[in-house]
Amino acid sequence: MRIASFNINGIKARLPRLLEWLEETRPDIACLQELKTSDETFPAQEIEAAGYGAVWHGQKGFNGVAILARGAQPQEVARGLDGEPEDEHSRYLEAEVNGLRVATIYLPNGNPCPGPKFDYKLRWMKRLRARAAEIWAEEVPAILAGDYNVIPYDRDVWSVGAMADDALMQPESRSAYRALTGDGWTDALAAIHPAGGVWTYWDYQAGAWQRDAGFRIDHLLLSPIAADRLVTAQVDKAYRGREKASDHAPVWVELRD
DNA sequence: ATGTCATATCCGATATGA
Repeated sequence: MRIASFNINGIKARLPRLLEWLEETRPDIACLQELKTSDETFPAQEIEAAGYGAVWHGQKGFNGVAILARGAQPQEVARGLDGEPEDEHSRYLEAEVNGLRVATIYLPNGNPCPGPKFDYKLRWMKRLRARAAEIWAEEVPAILAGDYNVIPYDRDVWSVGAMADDALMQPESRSAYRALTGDGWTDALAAIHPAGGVWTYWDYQAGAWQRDAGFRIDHLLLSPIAADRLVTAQVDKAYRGREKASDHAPVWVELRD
């Protein structure tokens, strides 16, 4: 089975791109981020017509995440992360699909740093790690998929110097990400492409796509049972070059049944 | 390169978040 993650940067503006990607690549499960729309305006009918059941956690204007399943209805398990009741950002949704636990994650960007947004990012990462530990304790096959807004290693960015002051690359961000992989979660893209040089995001500005000035921030983290079934992990890079593309490309893993 | 894009607000601009 194939499980994909795609930061679509606005489901309203991106719906034709999303539907053609679903039709052309037929992922079994698709985790979406940055819906930028409310629960009421989520295009559930169009997605159902494409053959996908869905759960979603929307928000007006920004954030928003969803889990799509081909020919199945995901069963919601959790909405949002514990630990900060006043946090109303729609950034985390967890569901069960055919025996697989799936989380869709839109981790805070954290810029500018230092500052309150960066502090929020680090607190959010701590809360995510706590939730990941709870899932771990259930010993179920699980995948934590999404836009982590973290460049894990220097080999995951086209220019270390250009991004040195960015929240995505700060030692605190990296250390919080490595705490997750240190807990035993497998970064699937990194496992399949250990040499690096694989990007999932290219900025709209300054001709970043044309210069291949990108980096890797969309990650698929696998629990041990899921990691044992890992066949391959790839980026649907060509979708970044289409008309009216998102600034992220879809990423996916293939797991043995 | 202060470079692009999507969304919201009150209808053509500016603000926000990325």
